Amino acid sequence: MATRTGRSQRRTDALSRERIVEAAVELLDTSGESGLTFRALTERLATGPGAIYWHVANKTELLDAATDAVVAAALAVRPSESPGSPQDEVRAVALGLFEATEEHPWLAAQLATQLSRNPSGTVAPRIFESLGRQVRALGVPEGHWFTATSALMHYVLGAAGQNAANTGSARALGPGTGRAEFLDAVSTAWEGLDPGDYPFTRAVAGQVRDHDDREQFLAGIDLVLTGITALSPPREASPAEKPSRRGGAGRYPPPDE
Amino acid sequence: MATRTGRSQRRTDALSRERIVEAAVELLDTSGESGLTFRALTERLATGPGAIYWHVANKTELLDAATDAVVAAALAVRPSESPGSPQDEVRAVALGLFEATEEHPWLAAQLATQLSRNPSGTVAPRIFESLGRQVRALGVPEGHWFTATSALMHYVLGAAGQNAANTGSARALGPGTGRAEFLDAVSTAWEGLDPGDYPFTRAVAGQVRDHDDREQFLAGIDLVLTGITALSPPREASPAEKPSRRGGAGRYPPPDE
DNA sequence: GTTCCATTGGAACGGCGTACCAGAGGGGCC
DNA sequence: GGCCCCTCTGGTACGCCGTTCCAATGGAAC
Repeated sequence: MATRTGRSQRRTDALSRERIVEAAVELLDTSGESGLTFRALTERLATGPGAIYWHVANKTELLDAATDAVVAAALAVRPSESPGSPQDEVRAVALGLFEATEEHPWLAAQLATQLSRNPSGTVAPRIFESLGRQVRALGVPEGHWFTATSALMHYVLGAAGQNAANTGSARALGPGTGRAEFLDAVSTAWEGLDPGDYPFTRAVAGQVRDHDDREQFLAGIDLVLTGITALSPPREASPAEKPSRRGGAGRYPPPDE
Repeated sequence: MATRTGRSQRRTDALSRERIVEAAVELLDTSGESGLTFRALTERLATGPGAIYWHVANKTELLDAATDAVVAAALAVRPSESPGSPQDEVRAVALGLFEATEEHPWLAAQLATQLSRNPSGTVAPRIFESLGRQVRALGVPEGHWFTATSALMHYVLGAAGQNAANTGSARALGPGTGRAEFLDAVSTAWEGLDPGDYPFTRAVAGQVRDHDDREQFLAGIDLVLTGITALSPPREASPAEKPSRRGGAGRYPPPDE
């Protein structure tokens, strides 16, 4: 592998797997998933396909590397010393992924695809480990570690995916006010559903219009955390504080744009 | 199947959008996501691309239609008269989707992609409605309906996606015993992770080897249900039974292959 | 100075989704 | 019954994609 840390070769700006992945992420961010082509990549890097294929096996590996890089960055932002409760730590990790899918709308679908292609890759254990440590810190019995952490991870991935969906669609409507317009459109669409087939969905259509994504995401996290902490004490009420909505998370005020 | 219609000009077996979608689902099931091409479709239906494009706008719409058809079928299997508790109903709906992603390994990634492309399509409200009715039946205050149902849906989608991942990879190893071998491979891979970076993941590697997918999925559902039912009674213990693991769900024995 | 080889970039290939089109059939009108 | 028109068909062609192959480059080793 090109671990050769040599200096400038032919090009002054050495081509490296790292630079290629970085360019791929930028391309994905600006042009969407279909915007990442080897031709666009060769143009941006001012090179040819052969040079890229020297560092990367194929497009699948390139997508996996881009996904892994973004996830790793999202999980690495943990502030070095923030001795919050395990619940707060879970919220921080989850919010990191949540925000990553907001910044990179292609991430959610890519995560699903990558997990289904190669579940033993690096990205799943990375997330699993970050969440699992906090589950352990919550005092969950060891026999439930796997189940509890999996449930948490599944919720986070599902919710992040949904949010990426909304964010992407809102962006399509235009920046700035796009999000409000998008929620209004969804709300209106739901209100227009068949009353016989979709009574419940119609009933909550109004709640869609003015909910806050982060708050809703964190509320879901707290639902799962409530279920997980209920696993801890076989008897006697839990001494650990029960998760309260937005508890101690003043660090993440909703972006009141 | 492609009835060998000699060189008949006008076909007797009418081509319809329904037949095309059906063929697309079969193609996806047998050959995976990359197996669905218009060329393969024209061959299987013994026709040309133009005929298909007359009924379907493009490949994206075809994929959406296939996804929608499969999800609709999965949600339609509700036994007409099964007056179980709301918890049991939630489990039944969730298991329907879970099993659909097992039978159609391409479904999970496709759901994520479709939701991110067009969140106001038919598939999201369909799932949302099925789950939401049970949330309402649980006695959740109306102000929490949207949050609770969303959390449930996100967990189900995330977990189903993960399971499809595992199922797909297990199938690649071969039918029958493939699943046990796959779990063993993942478990071994996790045990081989860096002890400094992945202490938790290594610690639960053993639990991976012999867990049951459905049981784990239902346990996660129950975690979320516990959190949701905790929303119901501002005071006084819930009169409804608290969700117990596998409570009353003897209908779904683990497939002890 | 010569050799070597890791690296580069361009040309070419097969397959994909899709646009386009010449016609075939059958139902509605006379 | 004859005609026409409009729905529907299946073939051909195009442009872009991922990928392969290969001649050429130029610093490093001797």
